Amino acid sequence: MVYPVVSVYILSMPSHHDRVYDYYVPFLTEELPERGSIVTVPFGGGNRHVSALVDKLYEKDEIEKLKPIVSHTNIKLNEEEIGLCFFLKEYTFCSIGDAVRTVIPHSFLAKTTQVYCITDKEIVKEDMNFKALIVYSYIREKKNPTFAMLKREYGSEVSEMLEALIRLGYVKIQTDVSSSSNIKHISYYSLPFAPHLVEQKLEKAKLRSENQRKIMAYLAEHGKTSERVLRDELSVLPRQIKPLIERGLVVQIKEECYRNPYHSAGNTESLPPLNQCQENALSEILLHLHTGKPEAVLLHGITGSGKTRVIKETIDRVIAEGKQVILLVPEISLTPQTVAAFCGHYHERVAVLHSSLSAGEKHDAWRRIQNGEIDLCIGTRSAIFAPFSRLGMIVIDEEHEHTYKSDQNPRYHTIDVARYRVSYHNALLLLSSATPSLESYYKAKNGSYHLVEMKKRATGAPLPETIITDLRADTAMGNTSLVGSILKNALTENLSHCEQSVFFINRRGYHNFLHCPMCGYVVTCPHCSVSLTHHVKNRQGSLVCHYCGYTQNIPPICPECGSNAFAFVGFGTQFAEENLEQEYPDSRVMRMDADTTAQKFSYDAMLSDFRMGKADILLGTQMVTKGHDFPNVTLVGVLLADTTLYLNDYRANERTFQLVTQVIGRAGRSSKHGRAVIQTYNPDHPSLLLAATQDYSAFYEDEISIRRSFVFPPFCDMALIGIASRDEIFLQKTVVEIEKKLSHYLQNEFNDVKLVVFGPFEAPVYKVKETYRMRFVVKCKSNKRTRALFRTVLNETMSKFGKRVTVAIDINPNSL
DNA sequence: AGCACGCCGACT
DNA sequence: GTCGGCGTGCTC
Repeated sequence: MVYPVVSVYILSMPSHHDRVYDYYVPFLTEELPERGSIVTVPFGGGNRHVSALVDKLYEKDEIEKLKPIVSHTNIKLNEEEIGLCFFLKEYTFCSIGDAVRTVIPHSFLAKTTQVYCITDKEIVKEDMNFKALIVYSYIREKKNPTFAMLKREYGSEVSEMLEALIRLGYVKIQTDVSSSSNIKHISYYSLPFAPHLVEQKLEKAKLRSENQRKIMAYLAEHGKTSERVLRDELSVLPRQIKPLIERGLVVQIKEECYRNPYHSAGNTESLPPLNQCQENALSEILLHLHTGKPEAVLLHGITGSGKTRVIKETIDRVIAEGKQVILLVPEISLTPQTVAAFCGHYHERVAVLHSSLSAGEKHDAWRRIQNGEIDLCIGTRSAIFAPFSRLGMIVIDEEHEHTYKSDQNPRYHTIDVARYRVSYHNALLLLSSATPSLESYYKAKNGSYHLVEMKKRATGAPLPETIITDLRADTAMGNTSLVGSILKNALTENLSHCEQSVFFINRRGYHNFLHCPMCGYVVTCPHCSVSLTHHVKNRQGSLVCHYCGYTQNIPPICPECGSNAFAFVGFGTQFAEENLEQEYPDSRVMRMDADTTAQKFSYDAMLSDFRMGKADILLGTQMVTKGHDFPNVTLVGVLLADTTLYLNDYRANERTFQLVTQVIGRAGRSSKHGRAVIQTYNPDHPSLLLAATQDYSAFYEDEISIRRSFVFPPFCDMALIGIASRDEIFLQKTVVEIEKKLSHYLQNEFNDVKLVVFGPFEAPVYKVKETYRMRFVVKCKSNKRTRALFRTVLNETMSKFGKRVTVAIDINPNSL
C-alpha cells in the first residue's frame, strides 16, 4: 500500500528551525494537495494545528512515523510565487513563513481560532460536578465551540469551569485554522419571469403586502437590483424579501464585489505629442521589448525631461500587446494625481496596491489581478508581488529611492525581486530616475542594463539658475536668521511677483534638542539613547522622542545643574515655519512633514492646495522634493544642505547629490525662469557644486572612483549584522559568540569566503524602547557561499541564545 | 515560535 | 510535602 505524502514548511517556524516535515495524506477521496498548497497539519506534542506550505508531494509505503495532515485550504501558491519565497529565504535569511506572508497578502492565509474540544479521557464521576458535566457535553455536542460561543451560553464564569476541565484533562484547547476567504459578496435580486407577468404572479401567490408589491414593481421596472438600492429606495429589509424568494417570485444572485478606494478617475485628456527627445527615448526602450528574453533598461533623464510621459507611452505599448504591467513608485509619491496620470484610459483595468490599504481592499485588488481583470498595477514596494500571469514589464520610478529597500523582516530590495520576476516572464524591467543610484548606473555603464538618457527639459525651460551661499558669511555678519541674506533677497523678489517658493529642511520638529550650556546636559529619552526633539502643539511646547514617541514637558531649568541658561539647539520644520511667518507676515506658509501629513490623503490635499496657489511658501522635509510638478514655483531654497553631507555612511555624497538635485528640479518647470539657493557651511563641497549644475555624469565619475578605491558598493556588498536584546549581558555574550564563530568558520569550513568584519559597534542609537543594540558591519560579496556562512552563524547563534536576543542580517541596508 | 519536560524557591 | 518559576530542547 502506498500513501501520498507531503513535505511541508511550517509557516510559524522561526528561520533557524525552518526545514521540511513529512505528513501523509489520509483522505484519498478528496483532491490531493499540490506543491504550493497551504495545508493544515498537527504539530508538536500537543498536535496544535498550524498552517504549512507544501514543498512537494510524493508516495511512500512506510508512514508509521508520520502524522496525517488535517485539511487543505483552497489557497495555492503558483510556481513563480513558490520560487519567490525560496528566493527571499536565500537572500534575506527569512523563514519560508515570512516569505509566504510577504509574497501573498496576509488575508489570504487562514485565520487561526482557539476552540475547545473534548479529549478521549474516560469520565471519572468524582471529578465532575453537574455544571462541569453540562459544559462538557455542550463542547461534545457543538463539536469544538469557540470561547465566545461558550461565554454566550454560560456567561463569563465559564472560564473557571474550562480551566478546571482542562486541568483534569477532559478538555483541551485546539488552534483551528479556518480558511477565511475574505471575499465580500453583494446580493442582487431580480425576477425569474418576464416583467409583465408580475400582477398575474402576485394574484396567484395571494400576496397583498404593500411592501412586497412595491419590491416586485420596482424589480419589474428596473431589472436586477442590489440589496442596498432596495433598502435605500424602498426602505425594505432582506427579511421582507425572503418570503418572495421562498415562493419563487424573486431570485437572489450573489456576486463577488470589490472594495476599491481609488475610483480610478482616469485622465483621458489627450496629451501633447512626444518631443524629439522623448520620442528617441521611447524607441530605444521599445528595442528591448520583444527580445524573448529578460531585459533591463535604466532611463536616466534630467529633472523635468518628461520621463513620466515616456513611461506612460511604454506602458500603453505593452498593454496593447495583451501583456500586464507593474508600475512602482516610492511611498511618498503614490498620490491620486500620480495614479490618475498613469491610469489613462484603463480605468477599471487599473489596480492600486500599497501598505495602507485595509486588508479587504488589498484582498480585492489582489483578486482582481489574479482573475485577469487588471492590466496595470500601480503601487509601492509590496506591489512588486502583484500576481500577474502575463507580466510584460515592471517599471520602477525614482529607482534610487530608499523606500524600495525593505527595512524589516524579509529585508529584500525591490529591484532584486523585480529582476527575478522579469526573468521568470521574459519581461522588461524599466528603472527610471534623474539621479540613479550608483549601483544601477554602474550596471548600465557595464552593459548589464541598457542605458537610455534624456538630456533636455521637456518644456525647453533652462535648468534653474543655482546659487550656493556660504552661511559662514551671514554668521560672521551676525545674521542668525534661518534665511540668509541672498535667499532673503530672492524670496522677497519672488513674493512681490506672486510666484511660489519651495523651502526644504531636513528635520522635523521645532528645535533639535534641549541643551544646557553650563553643564552640557542634554534631555534624552528614558527608553532610547537619543535626545528628545522640541515640538510645539497648540502653543504648548513638549519634548518628543522620534524613535518611540515618548513625550514629556519642557523642564524650566536644567535638571542637572539648575542653570536657567537651558536652551534649544538646532532647528526643524516647525521652528522654520514660525520664523518665516514672523519675517514675512504677509506671506502664506504651508508646512509639510510627517506631523502635518499624518492623516490619510492630507498629504495629497496639501499638494493640490499648493498647486492651486493657496500658499506662497511650501516648507517641508524630504516629501517636498519628490517628483512633483508645480508650474508656478520659481524659487527653491535649501535651508541647510549640510545635514546629509556628514552622515556616517558611505552614501553621504550620493544622498546629498540626489537630494539637492531633486529639490532644484522643482524650480522653473514651466516656461518661467527658475532659481535655486542652497545654503551651506561647506560651499566648496564637490557634491553640492555638481548638484548645482545638475551634472550627474561628473558626479558619477567622481563618486565611482571613490567607491572603487575604498571598496564600497557596487564593488562589494555591505552586510549589517544587528544584535538586539533587552539584557545587556546577553547582548554582550551574543556579540562575542558571533565574533568567535565568524573567525572560526573563516579559518575552517568557509576559508574560501572573503569578508572584512568591522565591529562590534554600538548602534547609532544604542537603546531603543528599552532594547540595546549592537552591530557588525561586513564587507563581502553576497554569493551562495557567503550567504551560507551567514546562515550558519545566524542559525547557530539563534539556536543557542534563542529568545533573549534577536540577530538579523541586512544585506546592503539603507543606513549603516 | 509554541509547548512539554525538568529542576529549584515560597507556600499549605 | 506541593505549586509554579522559567531554562532547555523538540517538533515529521
